[in-house]
Amino acid sequence: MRRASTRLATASDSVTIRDVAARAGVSVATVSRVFNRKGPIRPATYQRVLAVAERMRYSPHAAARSLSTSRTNTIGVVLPELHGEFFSEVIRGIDVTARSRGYHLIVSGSHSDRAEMRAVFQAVRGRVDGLIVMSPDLDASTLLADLPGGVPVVLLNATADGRPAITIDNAGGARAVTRHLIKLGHRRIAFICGPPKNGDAAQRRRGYRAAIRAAGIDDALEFPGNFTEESGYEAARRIVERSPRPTAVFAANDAMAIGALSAFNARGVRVPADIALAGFDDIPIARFLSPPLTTVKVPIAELGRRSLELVLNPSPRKVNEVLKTTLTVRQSCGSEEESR
Amino acid sequence: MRRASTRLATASDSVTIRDVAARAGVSVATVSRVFNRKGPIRPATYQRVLAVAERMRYSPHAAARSLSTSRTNTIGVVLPELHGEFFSEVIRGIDVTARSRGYHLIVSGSHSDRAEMRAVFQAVRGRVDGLIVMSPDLDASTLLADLPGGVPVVLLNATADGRPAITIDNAGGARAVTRHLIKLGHRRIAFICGPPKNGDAAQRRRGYRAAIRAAGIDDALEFPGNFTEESGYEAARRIVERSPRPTAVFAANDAMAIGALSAFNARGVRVPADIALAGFDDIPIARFLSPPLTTVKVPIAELGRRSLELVLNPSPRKVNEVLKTTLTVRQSCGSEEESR
DNA sequence: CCCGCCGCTGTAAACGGTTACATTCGACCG
DNA sequence: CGGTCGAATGTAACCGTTTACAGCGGCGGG
Repeated sequence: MRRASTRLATASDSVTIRDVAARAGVSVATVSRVFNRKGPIRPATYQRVLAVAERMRYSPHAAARSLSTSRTNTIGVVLPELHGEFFSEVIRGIDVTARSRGYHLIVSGSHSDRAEMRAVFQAVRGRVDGLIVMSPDLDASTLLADLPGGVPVVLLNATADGRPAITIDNAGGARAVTRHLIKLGHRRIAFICGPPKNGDAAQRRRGYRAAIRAAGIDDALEFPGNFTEESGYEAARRIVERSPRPTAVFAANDAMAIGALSAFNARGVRVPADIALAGFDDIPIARFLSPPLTTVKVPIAELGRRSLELVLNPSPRKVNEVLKTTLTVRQSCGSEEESR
Repeated sequence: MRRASTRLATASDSVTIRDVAARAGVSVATVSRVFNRKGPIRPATYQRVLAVAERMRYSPHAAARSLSTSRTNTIGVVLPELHGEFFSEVIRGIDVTARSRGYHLIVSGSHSDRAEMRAVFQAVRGRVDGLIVMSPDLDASTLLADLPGGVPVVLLNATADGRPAITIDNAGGARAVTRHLIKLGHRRIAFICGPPKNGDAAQRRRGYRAAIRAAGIDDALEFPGNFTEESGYEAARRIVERSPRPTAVFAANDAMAIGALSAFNARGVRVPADIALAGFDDIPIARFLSPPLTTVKVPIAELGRRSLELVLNPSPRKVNEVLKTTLTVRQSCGSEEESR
């Protein structure tokens, strides 16, 4: 169809398994077996085929292979967006394990609305062997209906009925930070929220509230935010104006903490001398901020690694794995003596 | 092979174009035409096929389609690594345009050595329609030999013989920053280098040196670095110890500038009061640092966008497109009066 | 000496689409 | 009213693999 019926090497045309077989004086089956290390092959034949293939610069056609084996050796990663260090780290975690397992990664971000997600799920058949889906903003179970059956799916930071999922201990981490601030003597602790419909954000707020209440502090000081630096900046602006001014701020993620830090500095409010600041995620640059940011370490790369492993061999056992978070104390909250 | 010869819908088995055709009472050709909007189809038929396909939850098998059309609607992105905001932004730029063009993205990072690259290039046949390669550390022309012919390739931040490439004006940007520092009165301007074999890094150093020399300053103060925050931190540590101490520091990228800023703060060296600091890239958080970082804006997302477009319709015309960089002055270098 | 078996290799049928070419069927025109 | 033409659809070859099954020597055992 695309090639003249007389099989003359059309120079630029790509070389197929048939070309290699002909040149090596064997059948296509033998060449296939050599490349897949299947079945018994006489060493001499093996070497010859390999040599010929090398010389002809043959490499197997992935799509043809997929069609025949119904395996693609690639897995799909769909994220709500690709912006920021958090997602960058997630992808990296998945990527390194994928490579070590011989898998490829097809990523796609910016899936805020349902229609987009649907389009993506339509395109998976014959393209990926499994899916890692991170969609904290949406009700996870509603979108599951859209994807074709038989595709293993692992949810990241979201749960849904029977689907395997990997989540992080958001509430526990948030409680730990808040308790840390309380232990330092703070009573007026502001919280910068994440996006309203974001599951992670909601759990972190839950942890914050629980710790606040357990300490007998009645009013939670919550400020809206949406996980971006800008929103953190804006929230901090409003926090400093508030009177009595909060003595500590806990941002629901590091990006917002960075924004807040920027706002504080711009207004001459010193951290931690004038106000304590904490974040969540422990993205790589957190320790390079000035002052280094006290935050909650979530094993981001590990998150990626585990999800890849789970999607490759879906275990019928534990369907929900929750990763521990750990409080990482640096200098942005000061120490006990210097807090009031 | 995988399915009993009697075509009985095995429930969980995926539905093929043949199943849809049978159910709709048409031939596979018609179904195919409906899905591809090819050829004349009677409206009634069109609707019926679509309805049946919808009801049966049919979606075309990507691999089969690729095999037949020899197009995958996927393009590959290979990066040296995935760490940090810079790469994150590049991917994002490519991703958004890819989606709008109906293309998928298969990414892979961590390709420092040649063998890894080779393995990747082996795997492209039948998997992608084109390749966007960013490999500043390696001699680009040497690795081109490895990939199969016929695959369009666009190089990012690297050039090689006849290959189309998109690069940024590194030298120009570096010259602009350095001149800016000189104009502010600085004479002892330190430069934190990038990785030794990195092309971008080399060009930035060239720009720095040119500006220094043009101003009649004879000795360039260069400190090693490798584009990581850590290396910037380390370099800054050595810079403050040097006497006479430099009055300004130009880091070859923002990540190192962040590291340097951290080191300065840890030692009580104030920026910009005690020392001026500038970076390169203008990654998103640069403006949220304290103080906001003066840097060189490179249109990262644009870089991704253009490369995607170029790989989709390779123009035989201009093979090397160089993107302008612009000096972005913030507060990390102070203003004229307060510098000495 | 014959037979069965085993190690190696070849033949050909899938996999699930696309599309060149053939076919059918009205409508329309001379 | 027969022929032509175009629109709508069907048939089947083909894309490049994998793999079940068949074939074919040679060898050892009975």
